[in-house]
Amino acid sequence: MKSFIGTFVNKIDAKGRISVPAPFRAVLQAKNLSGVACYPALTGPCIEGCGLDRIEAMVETLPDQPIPGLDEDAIAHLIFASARELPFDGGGRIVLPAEFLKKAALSDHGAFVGKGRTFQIWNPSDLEQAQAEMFERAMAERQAMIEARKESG
Amino acid sequence: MKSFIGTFVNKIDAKGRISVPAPFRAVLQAKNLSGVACYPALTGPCIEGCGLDRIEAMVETLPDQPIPGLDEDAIAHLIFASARELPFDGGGRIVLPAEFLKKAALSDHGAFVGKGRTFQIWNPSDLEQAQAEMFERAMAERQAMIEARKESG
DNA sequence: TATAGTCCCATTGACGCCCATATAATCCCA
DNA sequence: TGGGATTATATGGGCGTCAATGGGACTATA
Repeated sequence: MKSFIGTFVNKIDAKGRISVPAPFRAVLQAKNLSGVACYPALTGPCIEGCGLDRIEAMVETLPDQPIPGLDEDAIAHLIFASARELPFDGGGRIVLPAEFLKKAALSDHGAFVGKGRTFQIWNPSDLEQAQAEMFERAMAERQAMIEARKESG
Repeated sequence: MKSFIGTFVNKIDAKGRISVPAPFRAVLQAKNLSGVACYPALTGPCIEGCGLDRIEAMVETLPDQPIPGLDEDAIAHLIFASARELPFDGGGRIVLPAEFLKKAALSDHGAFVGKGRTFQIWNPSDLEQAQAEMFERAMAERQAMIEARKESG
């Protein structure tokens, strides 16, 4: 199973269109999908994307009671509500709806970031900053681990 | 199987008509349905909708003879009693009956919210508020999950 | 005849589809 | 190995179609 790997920065044109990186398209084409499903990430100022199959799989996991739930899975419902199916145009682009542009503070460029089974779309400068912070945190954790080992060992 | 995904806000005109979003119509057309089945949601101030096929599936699950005192049965009958079949007009619109307008506090605009196998129709501002609450709940759940993992791990 | 419901047609504005170009990557053959 | 040819990708722009919406005509019912 191919997965979403790497970071690619592409341009957003006046119509809100952006090319999905060819390697990402290849992942989706392998599943016979001709578009992506996107939704605002719950964890940061970015858009999360995946194949529509992944969303359908989420639907399957919901109880099939004809009697209206009990909204037991708030996250799933939030995702359904805020997700959009974005089909490719002839050139492999998608159109980012206004809500998404706003949510991720996207204007002229968007960075596609592979996350394995999913990917994210970031404002390139926000991404850089977020990654710097992640690096700091990782280094701090590593340092803490070394200290802990020193004590116990 | 396609499912109802995304949120779309459309206008309600003086005749109580509202366009069903094209993506939702596509889901129904795939089942050869030319209308929707709607009923007041039991869980909130909104209208719930689905294909007529789903209502028929509900009928199948009901026992021939209502079992006195069984909640499920009472709920199902409530839904049947208040459900309406709303056919599309030539432009893909439905007419919202007065009871539904009242139940969901609908006036000038209605928000169609995809829920996977079903969808809901909300007053847009009520929806925003309900989603904010749902978001809070989702974040709390998520936090609880993280804590639990920390302990066990 | 009034009122409500249904059907049909018109408008407009957005979106999908298509084609065109440029840059980059790959391949092929000398 | 180098140069040219071919393909693929990323991007720009135009045009036609369809979706969303407004409004009028027709029918049925009381």
